[in-house]
Amino acid sequence: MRRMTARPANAHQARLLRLLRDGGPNSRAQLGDQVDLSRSKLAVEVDRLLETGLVVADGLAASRGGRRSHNIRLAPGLRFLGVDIGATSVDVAVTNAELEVLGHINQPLDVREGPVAVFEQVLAMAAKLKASGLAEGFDGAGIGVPGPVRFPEGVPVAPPIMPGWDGFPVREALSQELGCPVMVDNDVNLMAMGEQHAGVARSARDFLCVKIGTGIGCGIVVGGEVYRGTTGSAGDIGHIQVEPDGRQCACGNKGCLEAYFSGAALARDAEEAAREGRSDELAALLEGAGKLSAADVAVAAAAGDATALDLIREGGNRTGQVIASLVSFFNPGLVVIGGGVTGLGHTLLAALRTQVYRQSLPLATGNLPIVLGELGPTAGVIGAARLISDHLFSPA
Amino acid sequence: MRRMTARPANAHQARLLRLLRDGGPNSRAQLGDQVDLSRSKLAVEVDRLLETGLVVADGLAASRGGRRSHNIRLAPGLRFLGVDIGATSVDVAVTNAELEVLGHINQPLDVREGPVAVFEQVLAMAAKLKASGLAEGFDGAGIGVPGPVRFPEGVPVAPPIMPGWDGFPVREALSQELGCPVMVDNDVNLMAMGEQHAGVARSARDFLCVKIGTGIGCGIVVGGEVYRGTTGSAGDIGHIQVEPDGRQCACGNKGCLEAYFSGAALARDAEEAAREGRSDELAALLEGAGKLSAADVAVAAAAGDATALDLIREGGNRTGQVIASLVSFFNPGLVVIGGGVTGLGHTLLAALRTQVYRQSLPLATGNLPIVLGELGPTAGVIGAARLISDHLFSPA
DNA sequence: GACTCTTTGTCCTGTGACTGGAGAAAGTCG
DNA sequence: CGACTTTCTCCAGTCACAGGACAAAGAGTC
Repeated sequence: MRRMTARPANAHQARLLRLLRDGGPNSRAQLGDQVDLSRSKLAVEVDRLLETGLVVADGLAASRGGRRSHNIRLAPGLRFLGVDIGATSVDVAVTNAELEVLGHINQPLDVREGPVAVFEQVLAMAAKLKASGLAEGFDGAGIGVPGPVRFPEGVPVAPPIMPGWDGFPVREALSQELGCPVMVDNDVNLMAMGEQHAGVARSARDFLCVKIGTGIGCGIVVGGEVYRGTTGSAGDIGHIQVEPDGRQCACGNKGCLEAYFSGAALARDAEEAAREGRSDELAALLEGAGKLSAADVAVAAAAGDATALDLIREGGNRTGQVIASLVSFFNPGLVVIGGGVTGLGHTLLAALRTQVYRQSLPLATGNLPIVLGELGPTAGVIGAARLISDHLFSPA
Repeated sequence: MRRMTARPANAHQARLLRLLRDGGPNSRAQLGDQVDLSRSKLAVEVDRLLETGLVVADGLAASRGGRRSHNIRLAPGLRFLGVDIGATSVDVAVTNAELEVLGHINQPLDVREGPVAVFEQVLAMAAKLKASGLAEGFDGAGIGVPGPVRFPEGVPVAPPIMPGWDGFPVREALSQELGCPVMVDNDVNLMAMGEQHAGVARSARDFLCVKIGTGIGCGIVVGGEVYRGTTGSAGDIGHIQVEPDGRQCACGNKGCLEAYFSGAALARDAEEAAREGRSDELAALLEGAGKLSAADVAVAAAAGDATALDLIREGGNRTGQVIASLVSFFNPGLVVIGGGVTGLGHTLLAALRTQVYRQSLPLATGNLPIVLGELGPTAGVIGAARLISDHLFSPA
């Protein structure tokens, strides 16, 4: 199949494509209700879109008491590739034009091996998805990386946990390899976009999306648009200082939030507690696996282990203090918690909420939901697909 | 003179009005270079604006080698009223349509006396400016208040330092009294708009404006637009906790930034130091006046008083920690420091910079200027005039 | 089955927005 | 005084768009 070549010729067409993406198949009449255009003008633009092949008219809908309508939908063969590169694993998924996940693979990975090795793996995963018959090719790809990105160029800049990636032209290189348009963004921003598109943040305009995985980051959405900051490092809250002259952090500073709470810090603290004999539960888990992860702490906590619960509560308190500051500053309408440690579930959430509701002003917290993301690991890949579709579904 | 009755009929006219406001008088040809319109269309819109009386053509500019151009400018009789209500004083100014301050009055005030008493005073000040011949009437007024505002309605909500104002319909009441359109906003947001219009932030798109006066607040500008948050309390950083279980704050919580550094806290600490005999300089000032203010600390510091310098440094360090967090989170392109305590000058700035540059990631601080505002007390009133002119110079 | 009513989609014409060229007006410069 | 520039105006042609008329295709009613 020939890949998507055309782009919307004007803002009307872009609008229509996004409506079809977000609302599924629609008749011309239904589309007309959602855009501020006359039926005639709308028909013209729909016809032009049909000519380009971006949308198709297939079949007739059931009558609602009158003439049956044509189903207008995005071309069913369109495929987007969503890639979410984490510090220790990578998610690759294929979606259709409506951003529904058709296939999804997760594999372990060490991002420090550098872009060449990582992309080899990612391309192999993409090829696997293609081979399974889910896609004959990709019309676009969105890539998430765990660090700041100069967004317009799609190039990571000074990423602390992936030093070999600094300045690597991710967008250009992958665009060449995949033979389709590519957009690159911070993984946290993609999670925010994913939850906004298909998750808990569907109706939110100004919200924060805190991702606690190997590190901690925060996606910022202002007026429905991701805010990336002047140099692309906005939301980098992992290195906010929570303890003057505190624990040494990998970034070189002392007392960073990430040094106290994150997947990595939690695993380290749990191992220490196990070795020091403060928790039989954790010691048993350590015995079995040789090392511990945040998931092990979740298991121990679920079994009622007091030490594990304490670790979670303490980390949640620290993180909650930072979030409380951000809530005072940013006054969001919603805070979404996501990332690997969401397995810690209600214990974590309770600690976060306590801190935020206690420390921020009532006006800012009065009607502020703090909730877990509902998409889990698919948030990132859906966000990635959304990123590239937003790009492709806008006037050239 | 009849007041401004017309409003721009479309986006083109609004654009032209703002160009004339920000760039001063212009010929049709110069305007044509700045908007994406043909000369013919431009001429039509300019003619329509001339008909409404919003702009006038007065005189011919010097020739630049050809036919002399007509000077198109905003109607010279247009007058905006800018009001900046602080906790302990109020600024009222008149500007022309280009937002140049024609007259400016400052008076002490206690905002806790409530809206009725305050507006009586403000209206008297406005009348005084009118009586001095600067204005025959006002075409619009912008009002800044020291607390959160539900922006669309122009109503303060749950303002901690001015409880009597909660829910008072400021916009409606003043619009009635003044007989012109009124817009209301937080005083910190107005300062940010002022510095953006005519001060250090002229070319900044994403920046923070930290105002340290009786309290501490922060104006947030995203993409050139003020961000107000979900309930209008964005930027309320005075009650971020900087010390767990720390000093009691007026808001009811403990350890808030404002409890450690602000005009009020600084005055209190200085008085304490004077009474405890830790500073002869401050003791002498206290002797003379019976009480101390932030300005007294500035005087003592300028005279080399070690205790005063320490107070400033310590407060600057605390505030710098918070700003460092915000810089990591928001990644601004500029941080402006303003408000009453800017008299503390370089000592304060040095403390702030040290903290921010040490604690935030290099990517976020690499090219980040942290500077004092250059407009001083006029920032607020210029911002207020800008607020209402933005409103009036937009399509109805 | 004839009739009316509803819904959907197409066609056509009139209007207003806009562009770009021609040219007039008003100046400078050699 | 002519050549050239810059500014501004006028005009005709093009394009976007709205809205009405109408055709197509169905449901419901008697």
